[in-house]
Amino acid sequence: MPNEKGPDHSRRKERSRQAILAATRALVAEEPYEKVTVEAIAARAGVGKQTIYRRWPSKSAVVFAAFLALSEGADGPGEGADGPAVALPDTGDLGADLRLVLRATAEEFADPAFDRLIRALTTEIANDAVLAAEYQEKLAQPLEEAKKARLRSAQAAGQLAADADLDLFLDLLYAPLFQRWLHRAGPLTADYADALVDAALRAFAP
Amino acid sequence: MPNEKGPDHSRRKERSRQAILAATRALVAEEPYEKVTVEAIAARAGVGKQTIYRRWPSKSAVVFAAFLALSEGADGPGEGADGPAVALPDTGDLGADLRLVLRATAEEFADPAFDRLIRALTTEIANDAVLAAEYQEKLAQPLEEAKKARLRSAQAAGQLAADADLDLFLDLLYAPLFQRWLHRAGPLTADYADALVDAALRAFAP
Amino acid sequence: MPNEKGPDHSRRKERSRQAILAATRALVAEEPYEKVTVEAIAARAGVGKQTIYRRWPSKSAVVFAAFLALSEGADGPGEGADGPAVALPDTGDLGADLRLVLRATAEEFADPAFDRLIRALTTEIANDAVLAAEYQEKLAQPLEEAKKARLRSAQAAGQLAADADLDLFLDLLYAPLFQRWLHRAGPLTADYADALVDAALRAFAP
Amino acid sequence: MPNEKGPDHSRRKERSRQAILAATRALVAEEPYEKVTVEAIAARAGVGKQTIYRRWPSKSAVVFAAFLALSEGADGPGEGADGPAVALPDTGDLGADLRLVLRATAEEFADPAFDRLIRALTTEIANDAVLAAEYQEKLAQPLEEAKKARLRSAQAAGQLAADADLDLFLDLLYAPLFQRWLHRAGPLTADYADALVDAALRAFAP
DNA sequence: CCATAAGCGAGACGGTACGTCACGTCTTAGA
DNA sequence: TCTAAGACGTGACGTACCGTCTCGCTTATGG
Repeated sequence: MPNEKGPDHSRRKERSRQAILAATRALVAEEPYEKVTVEAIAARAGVGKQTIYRRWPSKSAVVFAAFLALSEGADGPGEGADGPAVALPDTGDLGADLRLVLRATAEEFADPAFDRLIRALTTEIANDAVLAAEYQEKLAQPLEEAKKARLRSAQAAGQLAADADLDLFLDLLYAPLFQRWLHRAGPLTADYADALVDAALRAFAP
Repeated sequence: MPNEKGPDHSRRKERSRQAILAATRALVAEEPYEKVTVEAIAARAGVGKQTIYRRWPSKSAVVFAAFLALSEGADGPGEGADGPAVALPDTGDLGADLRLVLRATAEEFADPAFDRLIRALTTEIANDAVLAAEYQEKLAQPLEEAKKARLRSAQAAGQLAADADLDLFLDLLYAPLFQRWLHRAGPLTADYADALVDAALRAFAP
Repeated sequence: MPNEKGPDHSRRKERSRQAILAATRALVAEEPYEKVTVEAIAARAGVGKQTIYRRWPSKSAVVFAAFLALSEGADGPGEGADGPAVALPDTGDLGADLRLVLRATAEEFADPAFDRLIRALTTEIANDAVLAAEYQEKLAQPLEEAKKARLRSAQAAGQLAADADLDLFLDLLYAPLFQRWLHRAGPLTADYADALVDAALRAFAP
Repeated sequence: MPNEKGPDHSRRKERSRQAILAATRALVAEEPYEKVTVEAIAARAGVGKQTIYRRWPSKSAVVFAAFLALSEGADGPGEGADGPAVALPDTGDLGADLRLVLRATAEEFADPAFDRLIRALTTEIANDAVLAAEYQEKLAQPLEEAKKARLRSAQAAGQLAADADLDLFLDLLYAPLFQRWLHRAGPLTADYADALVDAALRAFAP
């Protein structure tokens, strides 16, 4: 019982939906963001503007959906809602694992295409409380939860204080990287990543 | 010898400049940012659009200048370029001083007018590398320097590790607050501020 | 042998056809013409747009058909193609009969609903040569023929010149009324109708 | 005291105004009317759409203005408001003069460019009472007056009944030609023009 | 007396043009 | 000389309909 009313145009719907999101990602990744107009997206997707406006209320929402779809993997309809089960490496050495992950994050931000995409997303989220809430719920929290799972494992292994505030730990770890990237306040080096990991671990040592 | 060339139209210039910046601040503080147009600024300032474009290349630059002027105090022409000598309290108790400052910062962000202003600024900076550099030079670095002065005093008093990376310390302290505010990821409470101070101090204990 | 292929769905066909034409007439009569869209007609008729496009190539054609059906009376399919036998009154006094008819025509134009309908029809005909031809054949010529029958009777009675050009006579009679109405050049009074009759009769007196 | 408020941008204004009207005339004359869009006019005139909408409320009004400007000759600003003094030929032979004029009118309608232009104008006027009134005042009445001047001269010469209703005479003369053209009811031949003149003269013989 | 296939309502689709808004430039009158 | 005022060319906005298409349901026989 997938549809509740009206005929099921899901095939066409799905095709155009994917075309729109792919076009959005492509444009955001390769053009300066002010050139990413709804008209350009429609043209690139081979779609009428109305087809975009029928589904999303604003360019922000499209950009957000484009990013969301990316994170959800294949994201076909009827897919599992519990997500693609992100998980951090767990070699038993928390410091090493975190260094690996944080270095990878730093490198990701260095990719110009990804930089443009995430910068666009950040801009839209910063100026739209509704999108911000959806971002927290659909993207940030699941990811945080995966990270906290790794931290709990470290707590059990006695590598973190038993009463450590894991949310705070993650903030200490990631926020400085994010801010440095957003404000272009300095290079996102492996050294910086390592220093962050070390400091966070010191702050919450057992 | 206040003006260097031509007749003395500097009074009118300065008056209109101030009117433009004040109008920009007022609009940014009270309207949703997409309604802050150059035309609205010009109308509010009682100024022709061209007078704005003659001085700044884009709306971003005006918004930035408006914020910059705010931080520079009265910012009359010919004022001291070395700034208004920001300084953090120094009671001798680093933890107490930092808690005070960080709680104040958190409260500042809670003011809707300031929220809109700094959000606009952040948006413009995030998408314009030139503005970002100017922001670093004119606003961020002086402020960081003032904060680091206080930290060096703490180092001398043996309240921080002698080899502590002060930039990193400040990142740990401020970035989580900034990120939480920008993404509306949680409330900016005094408790959160205190927890940040405690964690940072633990990470760089002597 | 009413239908040539497939099962006979003529009842549904006929019902929807009538619904479309009725909806078109209703809309044209009560709305400004630019609001008469194919979508509005379909909605009002409780019909899909495709059902309209399956039968007529354009809105013009629908409007024309709606008017045509009106003139053909009940216009069920298979009806007599020779029409409903329009006939002008023939009291023996040509002047009196024409005054009666022309005054009635003038009054018809004064009805706002009829005004809108005929104005829409005129607009479509004026800009579409195919419709114009169909209009001449299906509506104008039969009516002209009925009028000419009355005129021939008058000729036989010696009330019109034996060699009078009856088409021209009718043009003199009706075209000024039509033009005055179309251009809103003046009121369509009984006096004006009478003056037209008198002038035409003088021009073709025996 | 030409302008009442604000600076006088009349040079640019006038240049763009002329460009718009010329482009409109060109497009209407050479394209099917549904392709004459405001965007096409703007593009052809090398003008922004807004410049059109700033001056006229709708396409109808632009088309009308384009036609009006044509009739007013050079129509520079500040020109004589009493018009270009249209006058009919007056050889003393009313019948001959009218035949000449009516034949010329018939030929004019046969020119495809003029046909399209006047058909567009007629369509717009037929569906807009405001334009219709302006048409009567600015175009129809001055022309009628010129024609009536010639008829009064004929009355004085005893070629028309002294008490003839000259408006009615003109309606008899021109309306049949107009209607035949508008409805494409028949060819606009010289013979038809002559027949109209003869009939009208018979109707209003002295 | 169903089985079936044509026709139907609904409405999404790729488009075009609409009329509006703000951009950044240009022009003018006047202080 | 520089300003305020504001018109200009440009281009994106979000909306309305166009005419086409695809769905699943209705319906009236013909097997």
